[in-house]
Amino acid sequence: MTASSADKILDGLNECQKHAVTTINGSLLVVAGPGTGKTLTIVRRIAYLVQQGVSPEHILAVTFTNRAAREMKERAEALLGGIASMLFAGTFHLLGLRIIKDIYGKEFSIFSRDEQAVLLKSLTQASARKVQQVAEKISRIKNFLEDSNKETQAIYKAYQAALSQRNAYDFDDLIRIPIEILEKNEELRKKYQDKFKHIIVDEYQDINPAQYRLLKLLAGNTPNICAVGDADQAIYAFRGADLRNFLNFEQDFPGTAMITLSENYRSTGIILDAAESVIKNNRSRIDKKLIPTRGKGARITVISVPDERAEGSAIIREIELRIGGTSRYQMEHGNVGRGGSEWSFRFSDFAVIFRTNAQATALEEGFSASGIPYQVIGRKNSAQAREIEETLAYLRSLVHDVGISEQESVETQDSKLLDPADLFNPGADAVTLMTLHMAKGLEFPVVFITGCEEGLIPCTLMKDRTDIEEERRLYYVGMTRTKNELFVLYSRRRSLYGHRLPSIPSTFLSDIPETLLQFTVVPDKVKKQKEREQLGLF
DNA sequence: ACCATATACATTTTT
DNA sequence: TGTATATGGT
Repeated sequence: MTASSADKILDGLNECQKHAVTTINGSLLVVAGPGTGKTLTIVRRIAYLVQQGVSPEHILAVTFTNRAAREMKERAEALLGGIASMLFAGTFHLLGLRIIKDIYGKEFSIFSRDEQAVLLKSLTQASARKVQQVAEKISRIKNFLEDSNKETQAIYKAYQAALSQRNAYDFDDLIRIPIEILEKNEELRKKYQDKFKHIIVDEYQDINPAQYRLLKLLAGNTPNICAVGDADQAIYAFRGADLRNFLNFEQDFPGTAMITLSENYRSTGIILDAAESVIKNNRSRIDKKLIPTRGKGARITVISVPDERAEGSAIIREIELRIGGTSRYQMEHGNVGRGGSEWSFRFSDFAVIFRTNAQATALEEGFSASGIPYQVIGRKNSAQAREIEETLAYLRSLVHDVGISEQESVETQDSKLLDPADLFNPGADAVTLMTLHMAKGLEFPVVFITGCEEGLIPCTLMKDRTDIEEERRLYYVGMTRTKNELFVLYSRRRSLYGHRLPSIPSTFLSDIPETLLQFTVVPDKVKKQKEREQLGLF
């Protein structure tokens, strides 16, 4: 390759990004805060490896979500063309699937969460609730999060036998089986270590013990491994993700180089300052500061509303102010919309984020009454779930009627690894409603974080299990989704399980300096009462 | 087998 | 407050 193509690969990158792209030997930890061009850096790194003569089939790029994997793959293809298909870019589970198929050379089906539950139900005759608990237990055992006890051992065995009888694996097996094989078989272990000469792991802070073990097996003793992530965005501890793997990476892989991507290309300075003022209270983190590149921006608006319905109305009012041609808002604020130069907002520029799914209902009521298009993502038993089933059924039918290629058929089976969040359609012109968890990895010009009250953020609904640092990270993730305008809302009263609770603003709000905030109060409705009084006079 | 009533319970969920 | 499971009566 010529020098000019190397230039092209590094084109438009900042110094740290360039460094992260070109440090290809040994172990490397890239600390990539929100909006720092993480995916860009990963994709350019892949291109750089290829340009340096590494064959794409020796490159392993793993992520956690299909969404992230898809983006990585698409962008790698755009950069490298057809040869990009030779590298592995996909989720941990797809990687495991490929390894199992590669070694066993057999077809098998993957049981979804629902199929798993049905199977367990048939084995135990237990209630749906109990079945869920058992499924969770088995999952935790398979992910090395806990050991099996006498009680679970029996059902575990029966379940595994039933799976095997149906020529099936569950999601966790896709990681567990390769670990088992590679731990036992040195020859195969060597084979994969030789194959994956360069490993890139995205979102390393979210890695769980099983994934870590698999990775260690593939990496071998002298790995070229690049872990990319951000300790401040670790929000899956409850699923077994172990942040310590990230924090200890340098000791874990001796000789590690560490690069921090600091320049933030997403958010305004005020938003970054505010987010920093919240997250700096955490102890389990690598200290870092995000450098804004987009100017100071507007203050964060704190809106106090009387109840959760008013939360929706306040949001809808703000959206309506910004949608619909030459608005009063435009005259007052100038062109601060998307891109900055041209005034325009689409519904898809707005995100409404909450801690618990239960909060969606009240918000949805407001939205459906307003006529504003919206999509709620990530929720189970929704139209989206049905859509998945329909899509899967359609894909399966393709396999049997139509003669499609082996590659496609693999993709089809792999589509079992889809989940509702993957159906999030960024192209749809609709306001997106979702939990803080679902918001990770996304960005929006205007963000509303609702329910910023003690009890909800940080969420203490299950008192004994509150991880305040993780809650803080969640809030941090929420805030840093914002490009331009952030609204945080809290309700002075909230109905929770039928009880009306008086609410006080989240401590996370008081961590933000007041100079970064502006306050709006939506008063209690006194109108109706006045009307009643007037009627009473007559 | 069935319906009615009582009771327990409630976060987040990458695949 | 709503949902899902457990209980109880016919």
